[in-house]
Amino acid sequence: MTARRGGLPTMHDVGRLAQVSAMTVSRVLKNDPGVSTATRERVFAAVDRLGYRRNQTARSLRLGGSGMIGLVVTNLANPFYSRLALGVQEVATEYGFRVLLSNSGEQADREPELIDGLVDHQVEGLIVVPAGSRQQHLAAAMRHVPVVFAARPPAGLDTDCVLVEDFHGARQATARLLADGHTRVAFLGNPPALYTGAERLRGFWAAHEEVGVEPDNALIRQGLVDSAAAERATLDLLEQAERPTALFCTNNRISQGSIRALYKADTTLPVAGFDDFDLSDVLGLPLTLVSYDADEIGRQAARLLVDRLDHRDAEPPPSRRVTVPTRVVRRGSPDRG
Amino acid sequence: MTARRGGLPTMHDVGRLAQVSAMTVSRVLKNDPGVSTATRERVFAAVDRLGYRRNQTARSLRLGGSGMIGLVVTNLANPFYSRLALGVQEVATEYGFRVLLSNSGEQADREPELIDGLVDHQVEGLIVVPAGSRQQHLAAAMRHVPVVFAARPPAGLDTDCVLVEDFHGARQATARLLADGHTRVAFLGNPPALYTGAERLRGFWAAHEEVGVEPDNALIRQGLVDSAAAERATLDLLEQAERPTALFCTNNRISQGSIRALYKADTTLPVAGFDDFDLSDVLGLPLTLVSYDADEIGRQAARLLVDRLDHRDAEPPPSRRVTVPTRVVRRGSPDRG
DNA sequence: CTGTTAGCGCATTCAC
DNA sequence: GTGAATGCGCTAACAG
Repeated sequence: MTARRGGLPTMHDVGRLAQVSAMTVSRVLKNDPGVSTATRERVFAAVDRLGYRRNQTARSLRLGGSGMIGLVVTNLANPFYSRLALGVQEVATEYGFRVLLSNSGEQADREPELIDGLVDHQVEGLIVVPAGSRQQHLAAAMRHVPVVFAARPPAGLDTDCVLVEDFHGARQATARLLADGHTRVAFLGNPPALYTGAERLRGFWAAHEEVGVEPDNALIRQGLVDSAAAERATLDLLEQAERPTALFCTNNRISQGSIRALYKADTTLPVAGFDDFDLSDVLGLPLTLVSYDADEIGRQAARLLVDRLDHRDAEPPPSRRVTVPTRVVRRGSPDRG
Repeated sequence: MTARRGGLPTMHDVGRLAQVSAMTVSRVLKNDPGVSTATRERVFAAVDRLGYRRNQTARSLRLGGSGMIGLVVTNLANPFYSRLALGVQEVATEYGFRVLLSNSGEQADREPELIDGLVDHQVEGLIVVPAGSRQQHLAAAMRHVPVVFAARPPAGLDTDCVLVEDFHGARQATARLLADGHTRVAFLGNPPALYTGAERLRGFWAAHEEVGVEPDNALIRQGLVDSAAAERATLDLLEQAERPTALFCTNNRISQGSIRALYKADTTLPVAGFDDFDLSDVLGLPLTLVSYDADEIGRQAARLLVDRLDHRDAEPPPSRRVTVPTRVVRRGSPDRG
């Protein structure tokens, strides 16, 4: 029963059946008041009979504007980004846009073709979590459509972006550990080339400076790309002569890797980390997590984009930077609260 | 610097700059051999200068076929579905398709408009995780494009689908608990109206019959829609006079809710459940999980769809049903392996 | 109230 | 090798 390519009914088909011109069908479908009730009903009947649907591709061509926005995330398998995507979805739908989704897999070299492909498909705007620091392709895309950066800032491009309080959150969580009396806090971080990596290290460092504790470089491990790397790094730290007495992890995967390492080593250490995650409260481990609403990053990014699209003919406003707040939560307190 | 609507260069613009007709530009861009090297170079130069990109909307209209497939999932925030989406992405990209994503939020009544919208956008095919059992709108969509069902089967529609071994997996995991000597296994399930809910209960039941144990109806709780509901149901079970000695949960969220309840009640019970999840191995709780590759469901669904699209002009093959295998894994064994 | 004309940007077909 | 005409499905602008 599946229609073959090209077999779809057109407005002319509907018109023929309803004994009117295609133009009248068009009017009926757009709820144009200037159509008699009788014809209107005949048209609707024909539409139903044929299962007719307006061809959005043709409309886009005619009207200009595809009704789509493009979203590029680095890793949809990470709950952080799937929630971000969900937030984008939510607002996009609200404003009548569809979302064309791409996943760069954190491979910066694949990103340009993904972006180009989305532009080819006439997306009216883009929301991008940039995978790398080379961003000329994004500058090129900005010649065509507005681009909003999410989770990571643009490098030298003048455009909107939505970030979390990376520095502040990291500083605050680290400060909690220090306030608890720790002086040997290990830092387990993602690649420092990433904005979030750098900012969160900065926050970690600042917290130390504020209380006059010198971070021990032997306890700083960066460039951890996944949970397994974090697990190895943590096990390594635990084998050192001078062990850390607490850990700070820069994201959910790293926290999870560290926790796995502690479990395997049958050790308990206080862990602080960026990103909350499922079951963090039932691990029986004192956790200090920087929590925030990942959906909200997507929502805000979509709002910034939609706002720009709504004012396309006006003078474009200066680029804006929105920050999604973080808050530090304590999880897995010994009293099983 | 962002282009205003309608300001994008066309083939004519490129042609004018390169002093050729639009037709020649078209030829160059499709690598048609019948163009002299000199003009070819002029055209490419003009393309670069203008930042020209072919308008995929116009191409779609002309060529028939948008190069997009639609994907509708019920809950992108659930890692299960975001991984499924990732699998779809992967295969779609491989075959040159883009993915137009929608999230039904498990609201069956929103699904029809989402589907219609995707069809309007001329998606060449659809992959759907149906939210409800009313599926006439999907039958309607099938008049336009092929539809592949994922994770849940079609109800009375003749079309491809990809499922996991719901019955088998549930039976096998339950059998493990029974083999361990349990005779009072509680069942914590999602709504039985959902295919997965019904099948997994069937598997649970079958495992009991096979060893001649009568399931206790007082231990069966269905209709749990989220983690919080599962937590409450579990706490309730624990307060019964005749407690269960083990739990079977029909999905990841339910398992997590049950685990949270056990944690709060400071109790340890063996838990079996469908779906593996992060950190399942470090909970210090004996878990028996039905594990499978969620990405693979998406990949297979995309392959079935692409295959149909590749043979649109031939006689459509009969509908196929693919099953993604499950395997039972033990997690959180006492020896911390 | 309804129909005709024209063109969105591109590629197929046919000329030269 | 290259260009001109034509139409994909739809709708704004103009008839009538």
